[in-house]
Amino acid sequence: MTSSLKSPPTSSEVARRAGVSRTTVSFVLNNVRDQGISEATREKVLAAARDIGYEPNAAARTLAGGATGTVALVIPKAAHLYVDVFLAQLVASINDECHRHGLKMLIESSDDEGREPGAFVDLVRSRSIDGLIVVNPSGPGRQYLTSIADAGIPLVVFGAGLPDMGRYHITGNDTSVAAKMLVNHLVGLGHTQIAFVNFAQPEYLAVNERERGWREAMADNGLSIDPAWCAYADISAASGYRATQELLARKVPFTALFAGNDTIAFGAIKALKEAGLRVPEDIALVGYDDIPMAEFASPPLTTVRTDTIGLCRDAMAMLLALLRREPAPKASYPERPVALVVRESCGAQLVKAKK
Amino acid sequence: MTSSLKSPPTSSEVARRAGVSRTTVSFVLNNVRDQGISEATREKVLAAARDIGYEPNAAARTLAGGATGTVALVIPKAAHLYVDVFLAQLVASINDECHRHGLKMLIESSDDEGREPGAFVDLVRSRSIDGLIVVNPSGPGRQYLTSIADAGIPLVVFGAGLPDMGRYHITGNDTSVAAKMLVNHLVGLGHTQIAFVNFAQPEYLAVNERERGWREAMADNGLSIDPAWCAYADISAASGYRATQELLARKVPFTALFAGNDTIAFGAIKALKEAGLRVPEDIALVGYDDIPMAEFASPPLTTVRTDTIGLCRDAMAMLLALLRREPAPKASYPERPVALVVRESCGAQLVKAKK
DNA sequence: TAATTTAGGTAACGCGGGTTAGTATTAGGG
DNA sequence: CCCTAATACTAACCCGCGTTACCTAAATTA
Repeated sequence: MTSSLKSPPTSSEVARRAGVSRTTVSFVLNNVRDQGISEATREKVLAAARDIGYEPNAAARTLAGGATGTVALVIPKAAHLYVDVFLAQLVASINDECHRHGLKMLIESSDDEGREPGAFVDLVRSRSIDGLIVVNPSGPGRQYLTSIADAGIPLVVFGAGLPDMGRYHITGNDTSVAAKMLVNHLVGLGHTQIAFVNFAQPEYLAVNERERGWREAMADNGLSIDPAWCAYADISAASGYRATQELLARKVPFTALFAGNDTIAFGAIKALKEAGLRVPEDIALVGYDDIPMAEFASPPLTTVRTDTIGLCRDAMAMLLALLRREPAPKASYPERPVALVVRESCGAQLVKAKK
Repeated sequence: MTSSLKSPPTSSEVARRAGVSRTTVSFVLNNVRDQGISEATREKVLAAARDIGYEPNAAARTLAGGATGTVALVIPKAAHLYVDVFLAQLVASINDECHRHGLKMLIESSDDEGREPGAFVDLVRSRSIDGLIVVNPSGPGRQYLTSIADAGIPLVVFGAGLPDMGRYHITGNDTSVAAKMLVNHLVGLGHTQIAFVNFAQPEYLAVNERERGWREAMADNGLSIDPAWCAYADISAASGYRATQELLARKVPFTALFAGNDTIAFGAIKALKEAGLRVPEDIALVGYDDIPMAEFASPPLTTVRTDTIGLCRDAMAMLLALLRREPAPKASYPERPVALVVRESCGAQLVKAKK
């Protein structure tokens, strides 16, 4: 190809080389049928375009009434990317999905400090994107979703159980289900005093789901909960460390700990060990997410694995349907299978050995 | 604001409401001076724009000769995001930097399977972006950089020591320096047999830098290297686990292990423990990157911390200069300070205790 | 007073490509 | 042989905005 990146060729140049009009070029390249383009002309145009390495100008194409071919992925904070492995998996998967479908992907954040929370709305207002996926919108950024959804802009909300869920197209698992699995597993191993470290402050809605699972599972098993068994961290290991120390400082005994996510579990392990407690002999521990490192904790973490890629595919399928203006299941909540991954931190091996 | 997201207002509407021409609106909103716009008119226009919530159409603005206000961040593979914490930190930092400077950021990958490697070049050819930052281009995607740089497209390469470095604007630290720090630290603790698990196959150039640091530091200390001390992993913990097992299987004794990055170190710990070796008593271990979890390994990792945010700021500053067509230091290699973080995995405490 | 500046503003073009409403040219039907 | 109907293509408009060239009226200067 003779294409110069400096000043890319235009469709007029293709037309000139092919000896046809620009209109014809457009028809050929966009595969518009019923315009009676002869096979010979078609070939000529394609050859000319190939020869000079023609690539349509994105802005022009967008302006002419087309779409941008771009979607935005809105995450709470960019910094969460390296502390929340689940989020990183999600971003990577959505990115792959976008590319698979020929879409460009912008990254935006809904609640980064020093940035007005509704910054991502400007992407819609400036028509920079065709649609968006918003991940766990919990902070002030949430309020902007309504207007976007009402305007009919393709919008898929990932994960969080919002109070006004009915308004949005939602993808994600009900994490309370998986939380129950974990608690039931611990109860099955004989535990009755199960503490919980949540992965964010209670005002975050996604958080409540997991906590609800814990509470309900305890109740289902006829176990009561001591309020002192619940502590709040953020998603980081450091916060999990602090929260666990806090839990221990309360001197209310417990024999098992449900960490809100695997990263927190790493912090919990450190806090427990420092307190002279062995995992799992003295305290059984379970995490959530099955991040790649979970297997490499000491001891390896018992946790729960979500089909992240599947969920992302669901989200993308929904978004694509909306982009095509096809009917998409409103407020659908396709449940993806969740697998309990039993490793050593819960002490299942110990219990088995005893028997 | 009365703005409808459905069909956003245009500058014509602002003009009509303000009772002026569209030209005047453009002048006011773009702050064009020397066009003799009276303060009164100015206010009228601004008020009208505010009232109807006007936001310029991005495509139109781009087409009219402006820029896209978008840059691409090109990483090797999207999936690396959740396995390479350093990369995640980088993506988050660059994203923040972009937003701070009012730029949108696209994520692309240069070497994802099932995607032709030069896909990111199309972003340039379709004029979808104003410039790009390419992270550690090592695979086949690398060959496309030349044409982009030659065309004068703002391009900053992050990190990798490329063979044709002189052609690009580069940001990053020479990781061989930090690698030497780590090796020297181990030697200082009395080790002479230091093995190394690299974080990618040797054909990846960025890798060689770290390995070179190891080799040179050993030589500097008058120590020879047994070829059996070097194994290759990829960036994941699982691969570090396998590579360490491989190392052990060779039965060539070593007393210390330099893991190419912290994630690998987690895998190494597991492999060593399973082999009945204690860390650091039997094998001293060091990592690289100081990821947030490094502190929560068992034992906590001795590692090296790079000023990632600083590096990202450098990269962004370079890119901004290029975007503004200002002179930027070609092939500059601003060194950011690197800090040795001593924790328990290297056994420094043990050595001290003995004394 | 005529000639020039300056303030204040606008008409009109172009960016590149999608698309509608045509125009020639040939083929088929009566 | 004339008239319709495809066939194969194109002129021209539009998307929304930046920008250049031009215009008018008032203020200043010669």
